[in-house]
Amino acid sequence: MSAKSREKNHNEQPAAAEADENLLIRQRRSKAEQVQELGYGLFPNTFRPRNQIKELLKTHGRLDAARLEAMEDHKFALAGRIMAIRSFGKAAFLKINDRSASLQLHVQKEVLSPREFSLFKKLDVGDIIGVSGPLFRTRTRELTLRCEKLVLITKSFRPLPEKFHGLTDVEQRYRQRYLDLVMNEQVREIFRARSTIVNTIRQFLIERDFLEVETPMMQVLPGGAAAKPFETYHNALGMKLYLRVAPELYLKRLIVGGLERVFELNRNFRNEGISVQHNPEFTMCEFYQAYASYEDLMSLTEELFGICAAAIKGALRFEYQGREIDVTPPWQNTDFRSSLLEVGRVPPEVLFDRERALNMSTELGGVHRRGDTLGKALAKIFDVKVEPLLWQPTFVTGFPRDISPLSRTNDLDPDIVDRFEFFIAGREMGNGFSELNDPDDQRERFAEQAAQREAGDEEAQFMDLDYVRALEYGMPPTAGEGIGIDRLVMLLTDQPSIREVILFPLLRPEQG
RNA sequence: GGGCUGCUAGCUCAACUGGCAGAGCAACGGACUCUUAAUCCGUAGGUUGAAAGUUCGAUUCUUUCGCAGCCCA
Repeated sequence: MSAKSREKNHNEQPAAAEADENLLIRQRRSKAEQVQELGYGLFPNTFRPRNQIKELLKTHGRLDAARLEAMEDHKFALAGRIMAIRSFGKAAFLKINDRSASLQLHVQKEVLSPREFSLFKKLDVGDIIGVSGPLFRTRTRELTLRCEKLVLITKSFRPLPEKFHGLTDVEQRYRQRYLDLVMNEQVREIFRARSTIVNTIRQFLIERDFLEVETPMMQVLPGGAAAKPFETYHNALGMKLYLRVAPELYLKRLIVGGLERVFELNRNFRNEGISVQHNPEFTMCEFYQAYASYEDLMSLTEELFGICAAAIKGALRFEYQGREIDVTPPWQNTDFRSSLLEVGRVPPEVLFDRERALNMSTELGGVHRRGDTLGKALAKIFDVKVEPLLWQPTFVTGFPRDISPLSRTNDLDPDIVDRFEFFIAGREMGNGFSELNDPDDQRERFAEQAAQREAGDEEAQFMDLDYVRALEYGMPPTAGEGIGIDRLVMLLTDQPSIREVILFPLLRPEQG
């Protein structure tokens, strides 16, 4: 089967499901035929807009009626989707959207050729058209383009949602994101902001001499984070592969290789539940800097978040879900254990007593196996009792060694590592640490992880002997960090759910 | 995984305690050359998410299932 016919088959599925098409679609198809009878194509690819609406608003948005009239011979050519038609028989006002903004058009019988006016009469809201003509101001002073030429560029067979309420059904918005984007300017704005944030971060790192790299998303050994991986299969090689849960171990191999400063900004995949904070595929920015410590990255993080906030909000203080956030440095800074005591009000005797900690964690809903460590229990307690209360930007340091198998052991306290996580609006936004570069220590940590995996912990990490071998060649002291991009976008666009900042969040297939 | 809520026309929503399934917008026909959710007159549009049950009768009650949202885990 050729690619074309496969594609066709695929397209036929939804069409077949509605063999007797509804009235609105039949009407549009019949109008389309009438357009063709006038000699127009339905999908010509010849019109080239010379202007963008936003640019016209910028250059002409402040000119008064008289100034515009004096510029009658300045003609503009726009393309866009018809969002509204207010018709008066021999004249009409339309609203069209292009990617930049929306503009009102004025269509008049006496201005267009008879054939073009007949075409206009057969247009529907949702059709994409090309127009050209001068700008003028209506009696209500609205900047409007007088249509001297009009062409249909793309026929729309399906009716758009209602103009006033638009599309609000959450399920349909996610399933048919294209419609959501057509109808909801705020949604378009979120994804523009997302792009700005990603670009800002990329530029920030490149300015600091980080090299952008791409490492495998399909891995033989998934590593770099405590998470259940997705499995897949390579037919020709006959082997199981995993989608990565993190790029970490590959990026540090590049530090061994002498690249010294690297970053990767792309997707990770974790086989876990879905919530307002979790999507199975999500975007991380991980970066690694040789000759730096986790403390250096804490300052870098404050700076980066400030720049992102300025880029989107124009300020370091802004509201998230009705409460103020202030990302002005220096951020609050606390220690893992003291945050449990002071923020989480956890009784002190729990902190060093594995049994008590496991009991408390279980009471809070944690699910534990017999071999689980004190650190693991405390981490669960932290998630429930502390994390939701960390509203203002807060660094937490002093994490237990046994839940940080890739972090450098602290020089003074062997039970903790040189690591921080940071939290804003009650959510973990990122995680960084001084990297463990002692290969023997790393081998030991992997062995502990492997033992936990043996004991049934599906999130424990695999032994990665090549990674240990890389460390044996020598990795300079390095600090690394991962920032959850989706959550950062949520924060800066004031969105309560991660699905609002992911174009196509994962959903079960629609059926029935 | 558990709890709660929702699913009715293309979209946004009604329909009391079980009694003929409705409105607005969109659409179609007509009038209308400065509208802003244009206005006016008229018309059409439904497998009430799916299946089963109770009932003379189910959008409404019950069960199972599907999808989604929120909360908890």
